[in-house]
Amino acid sequence: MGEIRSYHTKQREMVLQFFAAHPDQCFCVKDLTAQKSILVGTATLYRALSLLCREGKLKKYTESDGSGAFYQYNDSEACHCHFHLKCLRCGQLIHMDCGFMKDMQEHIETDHGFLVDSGKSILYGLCQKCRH
Amino acid sequence: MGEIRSYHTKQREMVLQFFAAHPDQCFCVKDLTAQKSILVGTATLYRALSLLCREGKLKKYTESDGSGAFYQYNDSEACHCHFHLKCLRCGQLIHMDCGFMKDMQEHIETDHGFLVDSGKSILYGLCQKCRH
DNA sequence: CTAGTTGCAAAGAGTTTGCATGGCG
DNA sequence: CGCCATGCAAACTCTTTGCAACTAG
Repeated sequence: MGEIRSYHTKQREMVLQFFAAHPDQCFCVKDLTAQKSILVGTATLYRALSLLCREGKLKKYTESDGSGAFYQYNDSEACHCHFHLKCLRCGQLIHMDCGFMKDMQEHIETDHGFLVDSGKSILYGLCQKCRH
Repeated sequence: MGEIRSYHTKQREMVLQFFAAHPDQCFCVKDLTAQKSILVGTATLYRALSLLCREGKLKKYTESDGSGAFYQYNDSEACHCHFHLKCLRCGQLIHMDCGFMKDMQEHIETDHGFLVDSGKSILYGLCQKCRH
């Protein structure tokens, strides 16, 4: 892990605090600038998000249609070895920590020679609530 | 499937022909405009890509970092029920038609209540060649 | 004091849209 | 002939960058 030289600033603190307070939700930049608890210029916000992602404190996702990125708090180190399901309708992100997926990863590696990066792969579909 | 009213134009023909001639490759808009065999204005190109995707003749992907979309010929109807692996290094797209994935889909549906859309989900990672 | 940080505004990349002209059927 | 498509330019969205002032350590 390469060390990142950086100061501790109140702007980045505000951003991280907000994410920590909503660990189960994803936010796009627009959501964040609309927050009254985040008083940070847009450029600084982008720089903070980028830094926090590199530090592993946040996780960045991209919408399936490619229209913009969204970010979420990444508290567990376990996130490195689990998959994410994202509902196409309500946007909910589900963390799936399940042995079956480990098996799948192994299967793909041994039978198809492909090393799946679970942190960069998201399965899209419909959650329980939105299936009607 | 809703019918799409549209004329048969030589511009769309050029675009589709090009994709059909390179069924195993992905192209971004920049790639396409650089092709001498595709003489189409940028706006028309976007409109053609959008239409061809809606018709199911092309498939749209988005880079894992969210920086732009890419498109690929979608010849098999079977694509509706198989998964895609995309190499983060060389960009190769692998179609994975495998019973294991069907099982996975079923497992996620029954045990996690989530209906995975295989057409919209891509697993990212490293292919055999790029794992070194 | 020094090096990293901020905010603003400007610049970029990718994509969409308005509109007059042109082409398919 | 009617309706859809094209091409251009302008508009838009999202994100990055240059720069002078500022601040953490």
